[in-house]
Amino acid sequence: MKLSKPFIYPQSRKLRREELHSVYQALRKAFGHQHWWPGETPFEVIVGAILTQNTAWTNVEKAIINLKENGKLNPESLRRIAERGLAKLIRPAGYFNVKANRLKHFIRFLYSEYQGRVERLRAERGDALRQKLLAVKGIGPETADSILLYAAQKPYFVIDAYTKRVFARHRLLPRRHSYDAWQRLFQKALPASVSLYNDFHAQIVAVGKRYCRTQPDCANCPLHPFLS
DNA sequence: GACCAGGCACATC
DNA sequence: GATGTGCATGGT
Repeated sequence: MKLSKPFIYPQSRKLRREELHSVYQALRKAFGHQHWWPGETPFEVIVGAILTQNTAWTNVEKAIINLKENGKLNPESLRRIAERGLAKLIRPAGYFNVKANRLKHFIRFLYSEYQGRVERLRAERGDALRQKLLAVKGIGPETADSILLYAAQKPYFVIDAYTKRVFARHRLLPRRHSYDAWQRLFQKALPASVSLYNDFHAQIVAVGKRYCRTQPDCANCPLHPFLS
């Protein structure tokens, strides 16, 4: 994941992992429940997870609308459509050639392992499904965990650029730590709850977008109380 | 026109 | 294991 320049909050103390649940409560109070993932079906969530790689969601929405309007937002249609034609439809999401190829890889996987049925994928055990997803070209840890959590309702905490940016600034972990190290930390500190992981990640994105940009607005951030 | 946005694979050291 | 690069659109 691409990260902005490091920024350490001046005179901050180190956030303890035991405080993570309180952090969630503070964010939830500030932003309200986020009702993620923004998608109507598990399949739409999966497609969105691939399309949003390093891309603003507003651009992904345009691509999703194109797919819907052309009747392509289902496994069978994506299996049949030519990669070039798919790339044209998802053009607004950026990296359209790469992402068309990744969607095709996922669809082939969905058919070879689950007969094209998302319900069968969702019925898979979490760890087994995660292993299999990571073996699909174009699905890395964040995309796999987004699919596991938001499409398959399995308790895997999603680590993304916002998670590292927000919590590295609070010195929870150095941002250079691996994806797995960050995920272990959250999953050890929090109960394995799908609803908690779901909304906590969405809250992190909310606070990251609003207060934790390259020029952060720490003074007004709901996490400010955790620094003193 | 520069910078940024809910990554990933691949090459190189 | 760490670091660098290509992939691309649309909003600010």
